[in-house]
Amino acid sequence: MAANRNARRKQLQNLLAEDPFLTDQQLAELLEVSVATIRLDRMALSIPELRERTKTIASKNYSKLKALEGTEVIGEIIDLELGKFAISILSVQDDMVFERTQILRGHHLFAQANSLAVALVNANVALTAKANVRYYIPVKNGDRVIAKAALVSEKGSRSEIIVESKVNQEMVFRGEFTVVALEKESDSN
Amino acid sequence: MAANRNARRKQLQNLLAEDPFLTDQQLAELLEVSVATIRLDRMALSIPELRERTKTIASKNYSKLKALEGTEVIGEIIDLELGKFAISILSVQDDMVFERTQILRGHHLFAQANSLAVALVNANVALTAKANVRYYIPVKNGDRVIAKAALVSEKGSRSEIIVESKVNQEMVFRGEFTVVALEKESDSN
DNA sequence: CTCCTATTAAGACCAGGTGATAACCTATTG
DNA sequence: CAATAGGTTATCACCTGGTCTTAATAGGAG
Repeated sequence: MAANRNARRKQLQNLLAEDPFLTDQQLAELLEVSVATIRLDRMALSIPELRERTKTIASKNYSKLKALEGTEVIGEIIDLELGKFAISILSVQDDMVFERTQILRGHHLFAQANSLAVALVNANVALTAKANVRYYIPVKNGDRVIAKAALVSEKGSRSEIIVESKVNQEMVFRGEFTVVALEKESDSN
Repeated sequence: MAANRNARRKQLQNLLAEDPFLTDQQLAELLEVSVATIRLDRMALSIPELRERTKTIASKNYSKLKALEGTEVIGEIIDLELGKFAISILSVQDDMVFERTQILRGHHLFAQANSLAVALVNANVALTAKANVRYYIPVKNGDRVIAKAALVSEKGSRSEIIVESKVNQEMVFRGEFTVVALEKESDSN
């Protein structure tokens, strides 16, 4: 009897993990119990109501997406002198790592370095043309990666930039980027 | 008079662009008009109600975050033979491009290629050690990028993989990746 | 002064809940 | 067998943040 109930509650959790946008009504139908029971179960499991769940997902992801993909630079720029050097910090979050190993996926280090290199170039529009990168030490969940980019040469519209990324003073990543300026810094309307 | 109204509506749009989680009540206070007016304005601008906005953000980002950052592979794998080759498709979305130029940020191509290379390796845990990449043609918003990865050599735990990415049969990106297997495919618990 | 536009207010309704109370099975236990 | 307890369900009042409709009001422009 109580076994029934516990099984149902597990199912409820699974259902909501798959699709957090189910109403009590829908859950009641899926689990073949009354809405009242679903409410009690939610209370017991301290699962908030649909609107709260929706709101949480929305606001959590809103800021995350804005911070992660919506901006021009991955990581937070803490120092920048156009055409000379730039520094950014990236805090490694849960969703950037391999689930099994909690090791940062390589492309995030690349993204941080690449976007920093592009930001460094003194041009309105700059694109990456070439990159050689090397990963030295795996970066783990929770680490703070400090990337330093330096312009090493500039021939016409092509800039060579070296980015070194460190965690606790140890170099974890190094990249050489060739960035091409498409539009020189002239009219920045 | 109508100028007043249009100015207010612009403001309303700006407010919601900054914070889409404002209720009509809050908007009314901020703009110093009645709630009724806010409703009319929303109707005129066809801005949905708070809950709809929240829902949209939540579900859009839910799938997006899951698809973009939460998975092991960036892009959708459409063919894979472990240790031989792999193919994936990436559809370029609004949030992956530079706003000014609508050109895909370089790290997305890298991410697609890198994660495909890692997926290709016949090991439980594999990490990127080195990558040399080249960007040939800018990829634009709406493009579908097809990446083909092929294993070219394998010495001990180090695999060399070449990834070529094309849009409309034209090569836009090419990368050589060295991937290191940390844990051989033996016990896949 | 009158007309017109913009604004506001008022009332009924809706979804998706919360919270409390009471009724109802069913299964065991004295 | 009846009493009791555990789990389930029904019912009712209430809440937020809206919807839609209708009506009243304010403030110029002609």
